[in-house]
Amino acid sequence: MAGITIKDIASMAKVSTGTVDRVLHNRGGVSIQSKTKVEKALKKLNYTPNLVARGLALKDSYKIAIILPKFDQDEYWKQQIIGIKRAYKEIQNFGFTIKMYNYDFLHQGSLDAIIKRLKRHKVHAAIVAVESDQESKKLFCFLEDNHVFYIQINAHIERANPNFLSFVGQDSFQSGRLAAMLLNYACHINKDFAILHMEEYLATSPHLNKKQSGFLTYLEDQKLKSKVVIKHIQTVTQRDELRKVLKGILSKNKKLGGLFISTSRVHAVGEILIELKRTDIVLVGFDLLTENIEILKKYPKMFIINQNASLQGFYAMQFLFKHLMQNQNLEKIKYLPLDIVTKENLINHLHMQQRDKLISAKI
Amino acid sequence: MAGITIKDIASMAKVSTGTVDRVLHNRGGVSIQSKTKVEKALKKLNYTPNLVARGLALKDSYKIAIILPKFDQDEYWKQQIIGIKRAYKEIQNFGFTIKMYNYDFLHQGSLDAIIKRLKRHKVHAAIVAVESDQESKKLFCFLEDNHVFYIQINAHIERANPNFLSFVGQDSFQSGRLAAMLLNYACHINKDFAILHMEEYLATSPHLNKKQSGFLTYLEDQKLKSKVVIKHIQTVTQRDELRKVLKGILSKNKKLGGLFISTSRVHAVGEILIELKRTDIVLVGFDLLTENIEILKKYPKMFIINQNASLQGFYAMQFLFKHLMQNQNLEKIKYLPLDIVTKENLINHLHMQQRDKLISAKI
DNA sequence: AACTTTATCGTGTGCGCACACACAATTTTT
DNA sequence: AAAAATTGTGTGTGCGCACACGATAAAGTT
Repeated sequence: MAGITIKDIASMAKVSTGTVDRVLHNRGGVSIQSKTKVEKALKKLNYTPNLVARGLALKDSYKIAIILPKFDQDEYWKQQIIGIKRAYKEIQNFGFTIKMYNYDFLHQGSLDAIIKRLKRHKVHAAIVAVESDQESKKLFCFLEDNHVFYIQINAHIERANPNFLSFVGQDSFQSGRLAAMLLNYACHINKDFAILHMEEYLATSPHLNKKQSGFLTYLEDQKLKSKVVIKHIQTVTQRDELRKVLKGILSKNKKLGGLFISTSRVHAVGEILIELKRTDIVLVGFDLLTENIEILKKYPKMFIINQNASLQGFYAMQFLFKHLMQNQNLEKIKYLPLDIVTKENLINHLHMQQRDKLISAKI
Repeated sequence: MAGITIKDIASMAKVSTGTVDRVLHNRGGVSIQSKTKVEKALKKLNYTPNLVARGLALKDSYKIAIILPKFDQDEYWKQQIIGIKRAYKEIQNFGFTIKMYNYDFLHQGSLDAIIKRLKRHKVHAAIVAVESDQESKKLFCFLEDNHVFYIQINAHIERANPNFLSFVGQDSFQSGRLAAMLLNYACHINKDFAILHMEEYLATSPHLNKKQSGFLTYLEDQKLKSKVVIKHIQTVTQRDELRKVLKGILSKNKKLGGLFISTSRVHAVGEILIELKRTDIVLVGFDLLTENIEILKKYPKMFIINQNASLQGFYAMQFLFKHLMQNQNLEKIKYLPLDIVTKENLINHLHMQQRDKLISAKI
């Protein structure tokens, strides 16, 4: 099955390996007769290129740009980079090189500077994480004009662009549904809920809205007559403020059974509920951050929906590899699996995180 | 960082590439002076071999034996093979070849025949799935004597063998704990449970026992005063028999809230409960088989703990690769993640299965 | 002194591919 | 008709590595 080389093709088609190569890569300069002969042989022997040899021959000929917001501190973006590097390690010997481009999330014109640098560096493909605004349009136009294929991560911006390959990201709607289901299963008597959006930047609100509508849709589908209180909290670092809000919700809603925190700030809520001795409330939040792991161990009934951010970067790189080197057709949308983490199965997920960290440290 | 080759090492140590190669592979025939010089250079430049080039140079020099029971029909074993093939596809160009060896689970002496074939074929490494009995001991001795490294999957047989690399498999105890937790969360009023072991072959009972003790341990830890009925059903294909058992359990235990089926036969239980109009009972079972997917969609409250059998084979192959080609130290035990699948997040897991099937079809 | 043996080390080749270059055959231009 | 441009093909090289083979020098043997 395997082991067919261009030599085999050449000898079957009675041409040289050079001609086979020209046909394979559409380099032109081949007569119609030779071309058809080669193509027949390719089909007959079911030729697939040896990627190992190709990678060796190519040697640093695929430059990939990674375009991310400049959030050095943020664990979420750190994990993206970990995943990207993990995939990169697997494919770097195949002739790939990556280059990071970080833009300032808040500073206008920051993306313009990136575009200038991209022009100089002549990249072949890109992984892009931008929000849907005026600036990003420029970037996509640039990529289009320069025939740079790209994968979007994090935010999916609809755009009829022939160079757009895939969106890799989380299914916010489904994760909201899942959260509602978990609360419904875990809350026995009190079936009223609250949704807390804890996020300082409004830019991420599309995600949060999708989570919210997923949550509400589930309750409707199940025909549950639950009351749902919805709050948006922008002052995420101020503990007192949060305590006040929580107290308010608890006192006004006597039948409250669960809280859905649509971001990764669930640990703050958990700590306050322990203070207030209201750990009867079931919690659902996102992301296996260090703080969330700690609270998950302590808090009686709590679920973390883990989006495994590192997988997002990992899949994005892997998709590029598949496209550039294997001519594989990619799914236009790739949703990450939604892992449900509790005290009981936490250890398995920690193992996987550990591995990621080890790998990224080595790079 | 990367891009250091043996040439660089050779020129820094002022020896030839041949000598560097001899040091790298402990081939001997190198003076102490040269060896230390080379080793210094290796450390200083932080050399890592280019696996792509190595794979090209090696060309079919790693023969790997896959030793599995002959269960062509069983979906579980099919998935193992899918995972193995998926990993194989990723590494086949690196000079690996695999060969399947299927033994008859029930037939005495079947493993002996395998050993004879292994002797002829001169394999370098193996992935082994055997139960702990007399026969398997012979196999392990053979592997040991012939310096064949091996990974165990499915069943972990303790053995002080220098050629044993890793066990890759499921954490049965934890999966039992997880099942108990799910039932505890999902059952609101009736906190009595039943455990059903539905399995014709007694050989797999060590797994089932571990699941059972994990289940019971959780209940103890939580100080729940639940009654737990335990039944072992060997006549798994006879629907009437099963109906009788279920009816018996239901009539005798009025406070029954959930059923834990320790195998993949949960679909049969679900169908009967629908017939009996007792879908108030919460179900927990294993494995995303086609039948289980169907019942999962229909049944009101049900969890599938998915062990992702294909991952088991996948990791096993990947471990061999890491060991043989990257000299990486392997974890002695690698547990698979326990995915919790419900109606709501089913779609994500189906995507992954789909991908696996596509890949395996191509091979 | 003329050998053989042994330890140590360098060189060369090929893995399969991409690509540059050389050269021949053919067509177009002068 | 000769010169120039174009097209079609074959050959050669290198990517980094593993490994066979041969070369060299030192040590041992007759």
